[in-house]
Amino acid sequence: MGRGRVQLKRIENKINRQVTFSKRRSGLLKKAHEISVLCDAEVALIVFSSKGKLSEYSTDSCMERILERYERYSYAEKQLLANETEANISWTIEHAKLKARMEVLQRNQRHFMGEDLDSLSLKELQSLEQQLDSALKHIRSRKNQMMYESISELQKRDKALQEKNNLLAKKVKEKEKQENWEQQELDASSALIRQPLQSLTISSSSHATTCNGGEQEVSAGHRRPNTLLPAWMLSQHEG
Amino acid sequence: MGRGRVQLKRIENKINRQVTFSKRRSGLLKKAHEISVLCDAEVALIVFSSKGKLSEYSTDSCMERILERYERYSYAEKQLLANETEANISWTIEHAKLKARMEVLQRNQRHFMGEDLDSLSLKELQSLEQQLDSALKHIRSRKNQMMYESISELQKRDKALQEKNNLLAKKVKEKEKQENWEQQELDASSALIRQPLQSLTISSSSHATTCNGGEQEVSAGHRRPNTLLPAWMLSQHEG
DNA sequence: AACTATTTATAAGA
DNA sequence: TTCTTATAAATAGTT
Repeated sequence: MGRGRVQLKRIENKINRQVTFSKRRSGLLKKAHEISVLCDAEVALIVFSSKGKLSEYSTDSCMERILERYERYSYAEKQLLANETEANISWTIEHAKLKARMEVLQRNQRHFMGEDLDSLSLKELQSLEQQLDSALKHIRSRKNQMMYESISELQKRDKALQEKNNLLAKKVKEKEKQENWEQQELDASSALIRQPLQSLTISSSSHATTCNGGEQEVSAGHRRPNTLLPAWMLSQHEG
Repeated sequence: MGRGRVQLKRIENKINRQVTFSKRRSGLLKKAHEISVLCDAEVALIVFSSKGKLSEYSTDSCMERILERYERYSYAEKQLLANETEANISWTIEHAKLKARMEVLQRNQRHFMGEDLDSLSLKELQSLEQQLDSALKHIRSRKNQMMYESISELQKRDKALQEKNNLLAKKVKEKEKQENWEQQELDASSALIRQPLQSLTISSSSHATTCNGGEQEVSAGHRRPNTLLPAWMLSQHEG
């Protein structure tokens, strides 16, 4: 590949050799990377120039891991010491990355909270303003939605409770009537003994829910204080 | 190099990948050998196929020697990292902490951008809204401040320029007068030859800045286009 | 460090 | 796998 054919022997001209080395090295590294990516292969390439300069390529920048694998594969020796070293390298790197990313996030966060603004250009301020403005719109819309939802839920609950109350009130009235009849009969049959019927003369509305005979508990008592609160009143991190 | 261009990404078709691997592997080995011979370099190449099959090339078939050389070469680096091995345990912890904190920050950031709001309670939404509202106020106030500052700076500049212009206009007028006198004298002495004085009859205002003889350049020409722009017009990351 | 005429490598097809 | 072939890439020699 080039203007002339090349013989497979050491290039004697020093300059020429150096130039060719440089060109071919980059080609070789490129091809190593390509086969690694294209074919899902694990490649380790180490090149020492005639001057002793090192160039290297390794899939995922994990030279040590690949060399270990090689050693294991071909000789099954070494490996113990290097194992830790390799873990360290990737760790150090990841740690540094995390930290850097962290700092960016923290800086952003400060900006989002309206702090540290002096370090921003007007352009950046403008963009920040727009972002926050849009975020606020989202937040307010979401808030509204939640409030509407809980209002309608409350209204539903309210309606259901009222209906139940009416029903219970009716029942109580009927019972009162019935008992009154029974009482009258009793009075009629033995007019001498009289007992006050206090437990049934209480106004039905204030305690109606304690007469709950249905399958669903509707009590607003102290054991389950949150039953009547809409979900959004409770922070998710409090449960 | 083939019938179609190829993208640098894993070849999904398994057969295809296998074939390409085989071809490229031989190409890579060949090139490794070539650079080794042509340029007198020491090369070690290790390739594991996705199936785990090993291929290797090394100058003079001395893989171990080259790997040792490599290890020696990067020994200094390794020692540094080995030092940290002891601190490994505390690192693990710190790393975990970092990651956790990171996640919190990221979550917050999303909230600050009005995303992921469904996971928030109404309480939290409310607090978020207040925070953003207050941040926006700060940001807008800072923006205003910057704009006012640059406006007043511009006004100052404007004033200075006008003064300079006036001065220059005066000078030009004086010169005109002087030259007219000289001309008249000339006319008087030799009334036959007359030349139009076009170069001095140009209106002084429109070209005032080109007659700059002071120590500071005031030209808004193309060589220094930002001289007249206030600082905030240039993003801090563009310099 | 670019350019470009050639050689090489190789993707797709058989 | 291997061969063929059209085409993309690499690069030797040159500026």
